[in-house]
Amino acid sequence: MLSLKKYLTEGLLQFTILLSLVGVRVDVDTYLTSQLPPLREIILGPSSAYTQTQFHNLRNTLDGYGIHPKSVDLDNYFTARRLLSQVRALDRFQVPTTEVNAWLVHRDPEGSVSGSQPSSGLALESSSGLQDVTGPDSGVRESETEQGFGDDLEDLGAVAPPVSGDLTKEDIDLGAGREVFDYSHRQKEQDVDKELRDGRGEQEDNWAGTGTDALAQDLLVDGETGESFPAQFPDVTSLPEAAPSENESPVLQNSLLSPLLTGTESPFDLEQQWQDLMSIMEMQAMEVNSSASEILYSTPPGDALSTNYSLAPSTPINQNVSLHQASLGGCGQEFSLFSPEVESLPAAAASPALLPLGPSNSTSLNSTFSPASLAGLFFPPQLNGTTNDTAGPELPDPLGGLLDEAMLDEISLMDLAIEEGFNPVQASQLEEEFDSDSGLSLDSSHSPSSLSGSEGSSSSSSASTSSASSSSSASSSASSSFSEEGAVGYSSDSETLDLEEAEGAVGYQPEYSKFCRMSYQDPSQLSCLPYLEHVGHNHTYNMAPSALDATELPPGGGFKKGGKEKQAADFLEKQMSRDEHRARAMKIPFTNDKIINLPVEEFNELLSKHQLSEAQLSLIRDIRRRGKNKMAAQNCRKRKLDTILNLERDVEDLQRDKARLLREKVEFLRSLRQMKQKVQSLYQEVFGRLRDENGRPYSPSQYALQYAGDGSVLLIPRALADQQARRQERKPKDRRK
DNA sequence: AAAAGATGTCATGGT
DNA sequence: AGACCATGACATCTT
Repeated sequence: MLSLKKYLTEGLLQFTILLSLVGVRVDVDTYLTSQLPPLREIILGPSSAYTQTQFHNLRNTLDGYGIHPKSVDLDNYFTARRLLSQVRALDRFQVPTTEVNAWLVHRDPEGSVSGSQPSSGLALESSSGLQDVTGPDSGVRESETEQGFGDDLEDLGAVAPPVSGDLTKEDIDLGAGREVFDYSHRQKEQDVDKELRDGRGEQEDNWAGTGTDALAQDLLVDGETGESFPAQFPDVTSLPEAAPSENESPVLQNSLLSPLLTGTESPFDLEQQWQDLMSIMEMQAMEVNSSASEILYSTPPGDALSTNYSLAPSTPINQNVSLHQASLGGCGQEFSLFSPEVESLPAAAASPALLPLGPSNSTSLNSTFSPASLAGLFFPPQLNGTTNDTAGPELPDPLGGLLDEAMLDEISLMDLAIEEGFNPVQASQLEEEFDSDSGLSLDSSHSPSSLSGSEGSSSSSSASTSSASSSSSASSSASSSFSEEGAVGYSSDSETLDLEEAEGAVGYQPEYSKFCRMSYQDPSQLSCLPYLEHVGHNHTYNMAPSALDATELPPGGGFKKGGKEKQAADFLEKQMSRDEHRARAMKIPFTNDKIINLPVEEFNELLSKHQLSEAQLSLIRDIRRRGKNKMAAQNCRKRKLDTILNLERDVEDLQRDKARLLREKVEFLRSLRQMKQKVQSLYQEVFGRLRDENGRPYSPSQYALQYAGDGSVLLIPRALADQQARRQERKPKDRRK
């Protein structure tokens, strides 16, 4: 078991690496404080690939790639959390449609503003399209799981490679050892190694002395069938974008001191880059995804707001007309016209977290609209009657919170472009398209986020690195090879993990050769299959069949070895490890496999059964030590590789999440802005229709509308309104501190 | 022939 | 204490 210390240190290290790689500044905290595992697990360790105990459970998996028990629904969950919080932030800005209408209804013809009773209200029923939002964010994972997996898991090991014909001409007989070597000393052993290295052929000639006969027979036997050829595993390689400011009536804009104008202006500057960014994202989505959202939310040509403004002023402004009617005529139209846009908000809510809002949006919009927030909307901080340009401090603003400038700095367009693998050329093309058509597809499940989350990422990865393009196939290959082999340390079930891995496989491409190499030599599995022992799958520590026969079987009759047999023998010779050569040279009477893999008791028992010289015992112990260490080293390397790959995958996941969250954020900001504009237009319209006792309009520089706590809308002096607005502004800031 | 990657080995430290 | 494992560093082999 690993100590807590190890968990912490290693986990922290991994975590640090992840953070530094991803550069995620904001979201990680959320993740960590959530009850979901990924990063926390990296920190705490239990499921980390680094955990040794777990490592042992991965034999049959993609060699542990499935270790990270990443919840399939993690994305959804995070999305839900994010969206939820963002929506809560949005609440403050939702349009108090009902209340505004109420005011309209009860406006006193004499000009005194007294309306206080809620009206039937338009609310947002007209935007029933909100409820049309469908398509929960389910496509992401599915598309990921599509990546083909799990083929040919059984292939490996069954294929005997073509025997290479590079056999030496020499008649090499590897004797069981003449008394050339004194193994009592390790130094001597090393000498042997050198000799072996320098030229097995030549040295082996020397050995041929005593062991020739036995060996010759062995060679015959094995050579006949050819089965004994070490089987090599086949090499697998073999702002204002939608802002209708220009569409707005300048008169209205200038004459009315709408707080919205002032409040929206500066954040939108910042938003500009978000918009650009957003355009890019959505363009990508549009291209790849002929999503239903396009159909659902296809906007009528022309800007909704402009339409609105063209209609609203045209409505006869009659002092005596019922403002309710007016609102029905004007605002009602507005909303029906708006609906495509209004949908944008709930459309974004299509992601799971927001779904609940969908069906009840008309009520929720009203209910969540707090008087305070409205006050914040309606009462600009500045007193001067000039226009937006002089905009003072922003509204207490969700934009302030959402659109953290540092965040913007951090996330450059380039960054995202790279992450998304987005094609600048396509982007520019699509950008025009996007600009001309304001159709919004804010349904995040259809949106680029989900796309980029699956297909997008793979394509991007394939383009940028070599890691992802064939990640699935690579993984499957890797998994097959590993499930076949499995070093001693890796023992467990894990087809399930395989599947999970397949899902999560974003983009790493284990190198086949690496894995195959690592796998084909592993003796531990084969040692469990006695019948395979002599098939000689080149498990290093098994004695070659010839050697086995030489040592364990009494020399049989006098077979004559032919050339082929000799060649086979030579081939086998070359497949033998150094320790096998040593063992044979020392006439060790059992296989290296046994030496290495036998449990201690059995091993000692085995030793006691034989009369062994000190040199032999020493060699055997060394063989056991080296053999075990060799496997340990293999495991260690695998583990290391797994860790790296897992980290790589985690980084990619985080990058994807980050990009997706950014897109969602942009979408929210956009819809937020639209809502603000609508509120503003309503404000202006309402205010513009107000008349005092003399039938003159109120001066926007002197009066403002205030949304009272009881649902009524009051006309109050602007100074007072500003005062209250300032108070509202301070509160949240103080709270932060 | 050199370089890079893969694998083996040793030393060391931990369980 | 001994067996075993993990791993860094180096050696050796392979490509």
